[in-house]
Formats: sequence, structure tokens, C-alpha cells
Amino acid sequence: MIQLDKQYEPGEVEKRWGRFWEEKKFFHADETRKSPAFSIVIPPPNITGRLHIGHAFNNTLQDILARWKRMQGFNVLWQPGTDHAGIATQNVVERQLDKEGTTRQKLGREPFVERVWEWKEEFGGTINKQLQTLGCSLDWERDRFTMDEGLSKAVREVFVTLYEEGLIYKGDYIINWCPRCRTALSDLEVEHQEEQGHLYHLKYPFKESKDFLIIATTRPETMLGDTAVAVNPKDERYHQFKGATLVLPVLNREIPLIEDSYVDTTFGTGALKVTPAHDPNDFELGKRHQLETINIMHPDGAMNSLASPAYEGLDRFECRKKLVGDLKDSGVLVKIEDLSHSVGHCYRCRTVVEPYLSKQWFVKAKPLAEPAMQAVRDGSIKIVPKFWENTYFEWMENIRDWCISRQIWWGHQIPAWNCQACGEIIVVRETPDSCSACSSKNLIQETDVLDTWFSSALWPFSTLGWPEKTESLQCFYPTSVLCTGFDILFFWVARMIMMGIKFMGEVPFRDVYIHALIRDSEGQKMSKTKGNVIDPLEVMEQYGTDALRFTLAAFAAQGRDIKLAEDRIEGYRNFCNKLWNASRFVLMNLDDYKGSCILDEKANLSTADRWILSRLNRATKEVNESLEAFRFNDVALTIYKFIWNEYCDWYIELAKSKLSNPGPERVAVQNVLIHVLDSALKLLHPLMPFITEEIWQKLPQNGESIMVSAFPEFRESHLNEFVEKEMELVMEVITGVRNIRGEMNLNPGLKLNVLVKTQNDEIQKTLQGQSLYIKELARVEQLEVGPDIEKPNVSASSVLGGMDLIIPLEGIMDFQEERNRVEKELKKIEKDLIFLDKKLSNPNFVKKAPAEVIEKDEQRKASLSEKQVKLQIHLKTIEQALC
RNA sequence: GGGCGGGUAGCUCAGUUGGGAGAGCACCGGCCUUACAAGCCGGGGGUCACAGGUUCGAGCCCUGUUCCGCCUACCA
Repeated sequence: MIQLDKQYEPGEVEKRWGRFWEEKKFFHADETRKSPAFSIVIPPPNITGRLHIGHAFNNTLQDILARWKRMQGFNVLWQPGTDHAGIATQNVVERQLDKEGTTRQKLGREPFVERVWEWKEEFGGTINKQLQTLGCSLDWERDRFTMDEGLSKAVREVFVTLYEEGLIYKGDYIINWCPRCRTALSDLEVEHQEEQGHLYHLKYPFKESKDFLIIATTRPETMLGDTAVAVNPKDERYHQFKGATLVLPVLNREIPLIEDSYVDTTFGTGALKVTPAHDPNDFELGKRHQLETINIMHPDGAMNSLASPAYEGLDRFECRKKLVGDLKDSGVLVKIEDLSHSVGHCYRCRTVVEPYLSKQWFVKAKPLAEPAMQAVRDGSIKIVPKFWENTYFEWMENIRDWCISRQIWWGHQIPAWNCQACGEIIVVRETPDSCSACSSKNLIQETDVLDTWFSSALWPFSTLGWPEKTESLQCFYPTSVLCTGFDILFFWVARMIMMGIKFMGEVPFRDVYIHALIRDSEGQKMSKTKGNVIDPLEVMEQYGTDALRFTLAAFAAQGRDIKLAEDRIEGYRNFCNKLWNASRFVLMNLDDYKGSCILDEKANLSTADRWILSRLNRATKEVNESLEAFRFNDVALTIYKFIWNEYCDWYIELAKSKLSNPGPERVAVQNVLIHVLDSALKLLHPLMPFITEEIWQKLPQNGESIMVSAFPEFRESHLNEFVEKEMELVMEVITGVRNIRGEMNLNPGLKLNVLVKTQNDEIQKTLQGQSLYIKELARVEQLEVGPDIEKPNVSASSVLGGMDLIIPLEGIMDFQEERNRVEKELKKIEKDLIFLDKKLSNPNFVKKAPAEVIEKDEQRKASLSEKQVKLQIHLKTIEQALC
């Protein structure tokens, strides 16, 4: 006899089955298998990462899909791996060095990179272990890292090919520069924030006269790099100064007044200071007018010698302060206005980003973006929910070249070599030993590394062995679904599509499922600094992994953000326990059971049996359809309701009476109980893998694991609308009796006699046939059903659809309670009748609404009227008794 | 500046073709009914942000307003 504890204890169970699945290699995907493939690549978490609620959410959804498809018989690959996370990881190790009182510069490049590898070996596996704890069925044998050998080869192949095709180029441009990380950033890596700043108005005198222009700037220190002042050619205010020369204050540099239609006449004074080396617009302007570019800053954000000795060495913000003071003293500063404007910050360290002129590598984006847009347009890739397609197109249409070089050390070093003899740039797959132009052996490799997202963009095929033509690639590319948050739609998803199409000639995935992001209960982004983090590991510890996973699935509606409420987790923990106890009940009643979980189709099934089978099939249908459409919340809700509100609340209760006597009825009920439980566990398994495995292993089945058992399929033959109607009727009577009992404060233990008066033969037959259920579940002593039942004067009564429910209460009747109850109900009926009357007396409604809608309303009106009359009569007798 | 998402019960959220609004938690009343008190039974609670419009009929479709959140953008 199998015994379960009274409460489900997840801790030990989860460890046990996690190990079991691992040992049995159930997560392993075999590319030689014949069955159709289903593949997902994990959004590779950073090796610096620790499992946060976002990971838990993202990976739970993927695991649900993987487990579901696996049970459906697909050859499932869920590809694991981690990302080297260039800047983030470098920062972590740099902080470590800082504690040791040293820096990466002191250490030198190679030893530093060595140090990062050491760090990776020691701590890089954390996130994978945590994903295992979460139950993720990733194929760990295929674990990849964006810097491992194969992926590095892919990166090199892609870089060289793009360079050869002219899609990668190097040049001097204004880029976003983080002075703290001392590297370039792509446009995406800059986070803009609206901040309260100042607009400084400065006087720039003309060389030839005493006149001056007033220009406005938010970054006064950049004036040290000014090489012109620009006005709009249409701006009549400045026509008289055409061709004039100005003298830059402080430095006394002579700079020209130029005309360019870019200048907005309505902003400030309509005169714009031009700093080509420190502003992207000014840079373009400078190119158009062949202006000199003067870079006044060191890479760390301190001013250099070109900023004049007075400011050299000062940090940009100190310089601003000092300069403003000086300008004020010298009368150059006219006024300071408050101005709120958006300021860019480094997405890794929050430092204010500086537009900075430097030599960088870029990917020409337009030619790659075009086919990537086409793929979504023609449906080769489907984005779910669809509204994200707009955002995708919006960005892709305005895409700008991608700055891919980073001045850090941790990452893929750019495969380009500079010939020290002739200046040739050599970009090749294999490290060259001499210059292709002048044969010099004096070559130095480019020191920059690639943007981390460059290697991530190749993830769907690089992980499968590309550029080799591997069997894995053949089998699993294109992948089936990509599941991710919208925060990396541009960073990652769009770039994967571009690279996938370019290098594989085929989209990287068929569906992109974009889920919401998890926020705290205030709707704020969770972050350690705010202290509003829900730690999934703690939640798993406290409530169990299955409860967490189910909660996440239940919250996964297709919106934009999720405010996670902790009490919901508790609620779903209770659901685990409910399932546990239902199973406990079933197993307790299986001592003499010789059968299996397979439904005995020949058995003589009761109405309740056929009802639960019908309901099971509806649930099965819904679960499969919802999973197909990535409606995880519907999946969760459907199973929850089925297990709790139908299987537990009704079927198990209905089953009890039939279980009490040995015989064929008991066997049949045992069979249905176990069959439905088995199916429900399977439906639930993708969401709650651990508890379902634990219970399933105790059922009379001979499979190895629920995770490789067959997922339930919809069977139309098990739908039975007639039986569902019958049971609805039975439930209505039971609920009706309970309602009266509750409302009239009758002792729950008190056995009642119940009369049901009805003219309807079907109802009579059903209630008489199912009277046992009513007696058991409503605690009824005697049930009498018929057309000519006399209603005793002292009785509570309510009118249900097509029948009157009468409960004689001689001696225990509280007339006042009954009057309140009936009056309450009459009020409701009156309200409904007024509404219906209005509707049905509207000629337009009767003329235009579909016949079935009108008929439905008319029937409702008739039955409500009948109910009203009966209740009024009943109320009268109550009132008489009260007098 | 442009775009997107949201405003539904006290709280957190569902609501897939338009036919009188649902769940969980919280609340009220009653129960240790031998699977489960992390439970069972019953109950109360909503002008579906606001204003128009389309329609016989709108939480759902259209227009406008407003509040919250996000993305995007070269007005110094």
C-alpha cells in the first residue's frame, strides 16, 4: 500500500527527480533520430549572472514548451549556453583586482584575460546549476559558451566574410564613449534619461567688429573644441554677418561663421556652436564644411592639452564648473537657463556617455536589415504577440550602422592586423605571418574586441557547429521558437534574424514569442539597488519550484509587464498540496486495484464517470490549443480549474459513494479516478515537472518517467454533452440545497428531506437516476421528485431552472431568515426582468438581432417570470406564518 | 517629437471573433463532512479611466481627453 504524507514537501523530491532525469539523459537531443525536430536556443545568460526572476520566467516558459513537445514525441533540443558578456564580466574582474589594489592596466592584457578565464571557470557555472534547480530540461551535453573554440571560429568567419563583402568597415566617427569603461558603445547600449540640466548662453565676439553672437549650449566645456559657429542661411538676423570670422573665447581661436540648413532658427538664438569632435550632428556639419576636428578629451573623460593648459587634466565635469566660473568672470556668460534634456548613460556602469570621435569598426546595417524585414513581412517569422512587429519594423527601417568595436580586453579580438611597414589592414580567417601587400612580418593585431552582441547574433547556428556542416545543424536549424523578453528585441532578436538569413540563407527561428517583463508590485523594474527583488531561489526554497513555475506561467498573459504578487505564489503552492492530497486519496483507495491507468473502454461507466471524462477532454483540448498559441496563462488556468474545481470538488466527492462497496462499480471508479489523474498529471507536467513525476511514479503504469510519456490528446469520442447537461442539473440541485442550508444557518450535519417539483420528464429521470449523488453531496435523507408534489407550508424553497426545490423544515424553520433570503432573490429577479423587458420591447432589437439571441432572451424572461410568481407565492406563505 | 502597452472587485490580474463581467488573495457567515484547515460549504463586493460615436446591443470596434509605464529620436 502506497502512503503519501499529508503535506507535499518539495525539497527532497525535486533533488531526486532532477538527478533521475539527468542520469537517464532524457534531456539529450539526438540528431540522428527520425522523429520531427523541435528546437529552442536559450537566450544565453551572462556568465556573471545569478538566476533572477526574469531568468526564471523566461526559462520556465521555454521548459514548458520543451517538455510539452517532448511528450508529444518530437525530437526536442533545448540548447543551453552562456554569454561571455564582455563589459559586464570585465567589470566584475576589474572590481576584484581593485580590491587587491591593482588594475588591469598594471596586470597587462594577457594576464588579465587569463584572470577572466579563471574567474569564468570558478563562477561561470552558477547560472547553469540554478537553471537545473529550476528543472530546465536543457541538453547539458551541448553546453556552449560564446567564447569557446567553435563559436570563436564562427565569429571570425562571419567577420571576415562581411569585411570582404564591404559590409564591415573601419573609420573615424563619432560614437558613444563611456569614459569609465573606456570603450565605445553602440547606440543601443546607451540608456537615455531625462535630466534637469542647464542651457548656457555664451557671447562669441566677431574678429572684425565689436559685434557678437550669442550661442547656447548644454555642455559648455565642449566650446574648447569648437571650430565654427553655424546659422541657418534663411535666418535674416545673420545675413549681415555672412562670411565673418569669430573669435572663440578663452582660446582666442578664430573660427568661421558658416551657414547650414540643419540649424534650427527657433532654438536658442539660432546660432549653433560647432564641435565636430564631440557631437554627432556637429560632426556631420563639420564634414559638409571641411571643418577641423579638435578632440579635447582623453579617453577617461579628462581634458587634454588641446583644451588649453588652464583646463588640461580636469575631468569634463570639473572643467565645466571651472570654465563656467571663468566665463562668468570674463563676461562671456550671458545667462543660464534651466533645461530638461535627455542624457545618455552607459548601460553597464551608468556613467554619462560622451559623444567621442574615434576610429571604430562598423557593420553596414541596411543591406542586412532589408531581408530581415522581409522575413517578418512574409510570415517566414511570426512574432507573438503581433503588436511587436510594429516595433520591429520601426527600428529596422531606421536602423543605423552598428558600431562593433570595443576598447576592452575580454571578448573576441578583431581578426584584423595592421602592417607596421606599409599600413595595410589585413582581415583574414587564420592568423597571418606576413603582410599581404608588402610581405613585412611586422604585423600587429587590432587590439579592439567585438561587441558581445556580435557573437550572440550567431547563437542559433554557431551553437550547432557552424561553419561546419554538422548533422545538428541539419537537424535543428532553423530552430522552432525563440522565447525572450522585449528588452533585447533589437540587441539580439533583430540581429539574429539578420545574421541567420545572411549566413544560413534561412531564418533562425519560425516563431518569436515575446513575453512581458517582471516588475515588482509597484510596477518598478526589479533591481538590487532598489531592494525590491523577488529572489526565485528563495521562493523555490520556501514554496517549491513547481509553485514558482506555475505562478510564472499563470502570469504570462500577453501584455507588456507583470507585477508579481507574492501571495499568488502561495496560492499555487496550495494548489500543489491540493493535487498531492487528491492523489493521496486516489492511492489510498487502490489497494485491491489490479488495472492500470489506461481507461477500460468496456467498463460500465456511471454518469459521473462519463462527465469527468468529457470534462477532461475539454481541458485537454484547451491546454493543447493554448500551448500552441503561447497562451501560458490560459494553460495554467485551465488545468487549475480542471483539477481543483472539477476533479477534486466534484468527481472525487461523487466517487466516494461508489468506492465504498467492493464490486465492479468500485473497480470502474478506481479505473476512471486513476486514468483521469494520470492524464491530469501529464497535462500539468510541463508546468510542474517535479510533483507530477513524484506522484506519477506511484501510479500503476509501466513507463520510465512522466516526462517521456505521451501527452494527452483530445478525443472527441469522450465528449458527452448530454452527460454534462445531466451533471449540471445534479450540481444545480446540490448547490441549491447547500445554498439554502448556508443562508438559513442550518447545521451542516443535519440531514434534510428534499422535494423537487418539476413537470419536465428529462429532469425527473435524471434526478431520480442520480439521486444517490444528491443525497451524498447535499446531505439529503430523502429525495422526492415528481410533477404533483405538495409544498408543505413550513418549508424553504427556491426555484431553479424548470424545477422547484422544496425543503420541509417543520420545527426548525426560521421564517425571518427565509423571508430575507427570498426577498433578496426576488429583488435580483425583478432587476433582471426590467432589463429583459426593455430589451425585448425594443422593436429594433426584435427586428435585427439574430433569432437565437432573441429566443434565448425570451426563454430567460419566461423562466424568470415563472420563478418570480412562485417565489411571490412562497413569500406570502412565509409572511402569513410570521403574522 | 514619433510609437507602443496599460487603466476591469479592496489588492494582483484574466476576459481569443461584440450578445447582461471572471479567478486568486483579502473580506463576511458556517464547518475538524475519515484526501487536503495550505482544507470544505455558502455569501457580499465592479458606472469595465472619462467623453463622444458606430450598432438592436460595446469591457471588446472607431474618435477625442486624461493618468501610468515603456521604447525610440541629432534640436544645440
